[in-house]
Amino acid sequence: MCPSCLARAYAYARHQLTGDHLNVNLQDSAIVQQFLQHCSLSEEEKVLLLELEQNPIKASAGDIIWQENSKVDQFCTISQGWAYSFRNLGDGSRQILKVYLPGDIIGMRDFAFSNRLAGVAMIEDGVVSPFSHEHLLRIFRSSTALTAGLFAIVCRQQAMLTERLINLARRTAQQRLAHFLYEMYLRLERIGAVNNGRFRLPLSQEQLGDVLGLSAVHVSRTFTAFREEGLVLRDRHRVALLDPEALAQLSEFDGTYLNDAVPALFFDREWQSHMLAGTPIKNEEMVPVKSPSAQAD
Amino acid sequence: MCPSCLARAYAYARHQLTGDHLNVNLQDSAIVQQFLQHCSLSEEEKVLLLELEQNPIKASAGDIIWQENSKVDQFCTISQGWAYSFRNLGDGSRQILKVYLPGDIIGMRDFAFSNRLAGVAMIEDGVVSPFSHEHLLRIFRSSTALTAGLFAIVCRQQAMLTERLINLARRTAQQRLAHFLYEMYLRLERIGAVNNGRFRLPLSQEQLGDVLGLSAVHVSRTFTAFREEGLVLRDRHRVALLDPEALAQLSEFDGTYLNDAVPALFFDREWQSHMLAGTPIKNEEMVPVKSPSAQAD
DNA sequence: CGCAATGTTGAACTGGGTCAATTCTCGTGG
DNA sequence: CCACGAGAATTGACCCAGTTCAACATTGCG
Repeated sequence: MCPSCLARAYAYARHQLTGDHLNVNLQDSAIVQQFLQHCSLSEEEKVLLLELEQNPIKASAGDIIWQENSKVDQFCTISQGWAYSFRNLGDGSRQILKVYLPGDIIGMRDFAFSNRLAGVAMIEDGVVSPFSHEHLLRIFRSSTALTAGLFAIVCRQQAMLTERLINLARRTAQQRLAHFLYEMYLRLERIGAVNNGRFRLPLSQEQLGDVLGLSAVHVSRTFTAFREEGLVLRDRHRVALLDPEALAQLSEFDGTYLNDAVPALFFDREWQSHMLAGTPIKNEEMVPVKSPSAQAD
Repeated sequence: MCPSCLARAYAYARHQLTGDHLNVNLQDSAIVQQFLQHCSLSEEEKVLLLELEQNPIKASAGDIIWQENSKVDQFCTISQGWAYSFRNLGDGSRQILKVYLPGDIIGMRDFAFSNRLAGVAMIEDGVVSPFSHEHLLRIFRSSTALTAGLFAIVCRQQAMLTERLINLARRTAQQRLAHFLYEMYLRLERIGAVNNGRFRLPLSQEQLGDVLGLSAVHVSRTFTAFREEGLVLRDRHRVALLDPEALAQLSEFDGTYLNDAVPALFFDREWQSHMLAGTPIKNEEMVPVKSPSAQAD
């Protein structure tokens, strides 16, 4: 059983035992896992993170975790199930901004605001753990490593958003769907939820349309096209990517934004204490590149 | 002369005097201004911020500040001129991700990566000040207020990106252009660069197309339509919004993401020291809202 | 002055949307 | 166990916003 499967099994078990707190193996929370992808953590830091998940609660498919424009009082992590954030538009349509999987932190974008910019809803039954603004600030004060880790996570989210933006702005329906499927494939693979290119995708075609900026009708047509081209099979909520690399290529997928590691330097503790000692900081000089012909090509 | 004009005048003057360092009035840097929108700063914190701008260098229109995929070694602030970040796509087209104005910090998204996700280029002549990764980490360690401020700025960027995403995914050409113009109008107003609805917009129509996900041809047509409807006049690089509110309404502009203040609580120093004293943190319970009919409407 | 970049206008094309009819799926209750 | 009904997916016909291509006008700069 791989570590990520273990983590998920553990998360489930922990949910069962109500009232368990921090006397647990600190390795196994989905959040801790997420941070460990970025940096190493002291026990103390793990405790700080685990405290984020002290109040797990169940939520059912379709539940609204919070509404657009509601007051920002807390954030949450998701330890089971899928969720998404969305905005309702004037013409009655809806844009899904991001799909959340277990281990993700939800709502950090709202940190800087007093009202929510987007609602969040459960796609299927699951477990979320709310935590407060104050908790986040406490992390800022307690640990530079965690702060940098949080910062990195937000940056990464921004990168994903950027990628999605380019998709919606510039690419065809086939490319958009291919990109989305491939991204899900990679994200799910990391948490051990892919088997030979096959995985569960609990989104309706209408929801997919809302993710991709397409009509549900055209999502259907695009799946049909993929089936006829032998790229993707789909049955209800299960999909099989027959040729993941072809999808990646079709959609010009650049995995950097998911995989590229944070430069180790920034989490090297020795280096940090060196810095703390007050060694002066020297910026290297930056020389702008003159573009060949006055204007960028 | 308004404070923001003063700040710009100052920035220019400072650029002239090479070699001046921190023995200056700490109020006047564009960055400090930006932070002051979010929180109050101690003198010490202002110094930390001003150090970001120790190495101003000139850059000319069309200069590439850094290329896509180049190594991430530093970030920079922009104190004069406009810039944009962009991605080149496989089909030869290009997406402009964000337009930067004086006072903005450029490239923070790349914090979590070893290679750049996007290039940055100058739209017109200006001044940028590179600073290093290490400097950012030093800020994390030195000041919770600045850290939270940086975090807030990144969150805000994410909010702008989200807004842009919705625009590109869901709205018509007129809405996209109206939204962009109105956003620029607000951002420029804050730095004192708008006069009675009129401002300079140094982007070519091709660049506008790259921002808006439209062809340059259609940008031209859309401007024509706005002129005929008496909404916007444009002459070369100057535009006049004849009825800004009509544009805001047309594009369903929600200014929250630009204006909404960070809840004061998070920058209240007394409260912070209270927290430092170790008062226990209690999460309020969160109750998911059951949607009316099993599924979200 | 002349050339290159930028902007404008028209004509024809097309990807994806909309609407509507039909089928499929599955949960429910008789 | 089956019949029913509601939501989800499919398919076809038609439409339109925005693209592409091409010709032309304007601007500005060396």
